[in-house]
Amino acid sequence: MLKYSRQREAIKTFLAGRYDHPTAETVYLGIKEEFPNISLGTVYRNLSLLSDIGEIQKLSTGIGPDRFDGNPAPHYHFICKHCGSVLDLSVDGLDHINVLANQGFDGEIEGHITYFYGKCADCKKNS
Amino acid sequence: MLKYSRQREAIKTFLAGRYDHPTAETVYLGIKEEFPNISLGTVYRNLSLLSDIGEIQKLSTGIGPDRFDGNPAPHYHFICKHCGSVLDLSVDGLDHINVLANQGFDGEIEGHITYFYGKCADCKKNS
DNA sequence: CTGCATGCAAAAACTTTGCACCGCC
DNA sequence: GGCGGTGCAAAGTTTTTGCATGCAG
Repeated sequence: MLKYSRQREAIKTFLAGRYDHPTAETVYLGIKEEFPNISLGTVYRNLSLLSDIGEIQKLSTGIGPDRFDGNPAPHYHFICKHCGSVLDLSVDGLDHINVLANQGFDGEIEGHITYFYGKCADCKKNS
Repeated sequence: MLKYSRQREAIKTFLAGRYDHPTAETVYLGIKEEFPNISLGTVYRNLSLLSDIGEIQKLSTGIGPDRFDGNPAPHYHFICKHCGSVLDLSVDGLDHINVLANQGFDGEIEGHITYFYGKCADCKKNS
C-alpha cells in the first residue's frame, strides 16, 4: 500500500517541470528549497520507487550518475559526448523493433531503451 | 602513444573468450589466475581505455555494475529483468534508426546503444 | 633512459540501509 | 494506533586516483 507523502509529490512535480534529466543530487538540491529538511536518502528512495512503478524513468547513460526523466511515456534520449547533456528525442517508427529483435530469440522481449549519442546542436556550432 | 602491456592483452583475450559480458570484478578475478599480482585499478584503467578506443564495449545496464563486451562490432543486448543476465542479440534492419532520429534534430547523431529487456528463454520456461 | 603502465592503497563518487521518530490513513 | 515514510548517519558498492616502482620503446 502506497501512502501519500509531500516529499514524493514534490519530487514528481520537480521532475515534471524540468527537461534536463537531473541527477538525484540535483533533485535533492532543488527540493531542498521547498523542504529544507529533506534527506538525500529520501530522494533516492522515492526516485527508485517512482521509477519502479513507472511514473518516472531512470536513465543510466554510462557517463556519471543516473539521471531521471519525469516523463514516463516511451520516448528517446540523446547524449552529447562533448558536453554530456541529455536531450529528449522523439523518433517515429521505432515501435516495430521489439518485434524485429524477437525474431530468432527464444525469450520474450517486453521493451527497449535506446540512447542516441553524438554532438548536440550547441557543440556542433562551436567546433 | 599506447604502450604494449601484457595485462591489457590478457584482458582483451579474456573478454574475447567470453560471451557473458562480465563485470570489472569478474575480469579481475579471471585475469588474476594468470597474473596473480594484477590490481583492480589496472583492470579498471584498461577496460576504460579499451572502451574509449573502441576495442571493447562498456554496457551500463542500470542494474548493478557496468559490464564489458569483448566484441567491438555494433550489435544489440538483451537484459533479463528476472535473472539479470545479459545476452547478445543480432537484430537486422536497425541501421536506419540513426537517420530516423536525426530528423528534426539539430545536432549530429553518430550512433546509438539499445538495450532490449524482458524475460530470457530460461526464465520464460520456469515461470 | 624516458615515460607510460602497474600495483597498492586511499579516497572519491554514488547509492543503499538501519533505526528512531513522524504523520498519513 | 498501526504502518509506511522520513531524516540522519553510517555503511555498502563501484570506480577513480596519487604515488613509487616497473618495463616497453
